[in-house]
Order: sequence, then C-alpha cells, then structure tokens
Amino acid sequence: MTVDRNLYFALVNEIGIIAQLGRTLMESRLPEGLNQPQFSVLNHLARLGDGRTPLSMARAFQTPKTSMTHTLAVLEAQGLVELRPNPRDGRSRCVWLTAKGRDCRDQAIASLDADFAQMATRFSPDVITGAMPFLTELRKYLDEARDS
Amino acid sequence: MTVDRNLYFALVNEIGIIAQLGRTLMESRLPEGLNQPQFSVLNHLARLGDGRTPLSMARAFQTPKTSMTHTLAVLEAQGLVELRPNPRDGRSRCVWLTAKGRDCRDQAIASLDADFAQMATRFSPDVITGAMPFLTELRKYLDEARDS
DNA sequence: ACTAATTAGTACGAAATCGCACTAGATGGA
DNA sequence: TCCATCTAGTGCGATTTCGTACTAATTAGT
Repeated sequence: MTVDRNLYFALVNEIGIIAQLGRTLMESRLPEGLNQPQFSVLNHLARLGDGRTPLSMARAFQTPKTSMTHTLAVLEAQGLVELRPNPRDGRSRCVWLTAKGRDCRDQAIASLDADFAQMATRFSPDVITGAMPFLTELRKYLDEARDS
Repeated sequence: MTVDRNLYFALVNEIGIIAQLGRTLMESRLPEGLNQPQFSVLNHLARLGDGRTPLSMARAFQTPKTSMTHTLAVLEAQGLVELRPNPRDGRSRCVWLTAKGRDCRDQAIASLDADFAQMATRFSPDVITGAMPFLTELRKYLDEARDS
C-alpha cells in the first residue's frame, strides 16, 4: 500500500518537475516577452488553424477560461493575434493569427529546433514514440477523472 | 525534421498538461488553503526528514529560492512548519514540521490514497515502474541542460 | 588575518493564475 | 412566443510565481 502510494506520488512528482524544467528551458529560448503558454497558443493556432474560440483553446490546454482571457489579451496587445467577433455566436470571439504572430511562432520554433536536436542525441525518436502512449493514456485518464 | 520537432514538442506538451491536470486533481483533495507546492514541502520534510534548509528544498523542487521563501512563509503562517536558525550557518535557517504540519500531511496523504488506488485500477504498479526510468532520465537530462 | 568572492535568505515589484460574480447572448421547453 | 436555463467571455481581486537587487554571513586565496 505504502509502496504503491509512493510510486504513484513519485510519478506525479517527476512529471511535475519535468514540466517545470521543460517550461523554463523553453522560455529561455523564446523571444523576449513571450512565455510558454503564450507560445503554445500561437503554436496551436498555427498547427490546427486559427479562427478558434478562446473557450475551445482553454479546453484544449485544460486551463481555466479566465487564464485564457489574460493570455489572449497579452498576445493581442503585442499584435500577435487578433480577436474578431464570432459570426456564429454573438457571445463569442474568434482568434486569428496576425502575420507578426505567425512569424513570431516560426522564429520560436526555429530556436527550439536546436534544443530538440540536442535532445534527440540522448532520446531517439523511437524512445519518445515508445513513451508517448503511456503519457497520452495518463493524460486522458486524468482528464476523465476530473469529473468526480 | 519537422516530424521529429513535432514529436518532441508533443512530448513536452503532453507532460505539461499531465502536470497541470495532476496538480488540479491533487489540490481538489488537499485540505482547504493547501496547494500542491505547499503539500510537496510538507511531504518532503516528512519523508526525508525535517531540519532542512529552504535552499536545499528549492533545489530539490527545481524552483527559484524566492518561491520557496513565499511557500514557507505561508506554511509558517498556518502553523504547519517552524523556521529556526541554522546552528551551522548564521545566514541560514532550518525548516521543521510542527505536529500540526505532520498531521496535515498525513491527512492529505490519506485523501490522496483513494485517488491513487483508483489510478492503480487503470495503471498497474508494473506499468508505472516501467515508465519511470524514461521520465527520470528525461528529468536529469533537462536538469543538466539547464546550464547551457 | 584580511579582503574578495560566494552563498543563504529576503524585500519588493511585475506578471501570471484562477476563483467568483457578472453581463450578454443562445437554447430549450411549455 | 416567453421564460428559465445555460453558455462565452470578462472584470475584479486574492494569491502565486519569480527576477532583480539587496543584506548578512561564510569561504577562499593570499
């Protein structure tokens, strides 16, 4: 019992530390004034397409919608995204990348490439691929467990 | 190249979301007014022994020392830890659990046990044990990569 | 022993996080 | 249609996070 608890706690703990280290490392590469959540929003819009609503993004990142409001306000103030009314829903808005936002994301990606290449020398793509299913399943589990 | 970058980015992303979900879930079980970093400090002291210095704990959690100062101030205000002078170093202090702090930690552990038991039905200890080495190595790698 | 460099901790301020309460718009009965 | 309910987003305030700059104590080099 005790052993199991420590095992699961160690897992959560290790993941928490990795997330923090990853975030700090990542932010050291990002352009000045762009933090990890802000970059994630830009990247999300670039990868999956813009025109999404704030709420859908808040859900995608599992973060409170008030946090997303703040993040988007910062990005908008920096001219990296634009918020336009949602033609399908008067309460809602759609988030669009500006040209500057797209450039900024591409540049950030380029900076991170060097880190990922470095990382690949220690962790081959195969190793990462092998580790992903467990992590994905764990994420889904925790996501579901949220409602209980 | 692009595939690799997305793979590594997906890894960091997934871990970030797991950390956030884990933290939120955990905090929903903790006593009112105790958040995850605060609990982690209590747990660390209970497991590894108290009388440690703030800096050593900041290092253990890979967090800035100013954050630890704040966390300890909160815990002290709640009467969960006590800060006493370090007899071996006049600049330093030692952190001690109070009886209340120890009780609080034990109670929190008990609440979390139910969650871990639930989690164990989906992820056996063997699966967790199998996943740990990769995560530990990744954590060490990121820790080392911090100085570059 | 003396001074320079290092180290532990904190004060302070800026920014981020996020819960609560609210507004405006949408939706689903009856 | 009308009203109760729900939903998207924001304003606000409490708390957390953490970088910079500082003080006081220790350590290292000579």
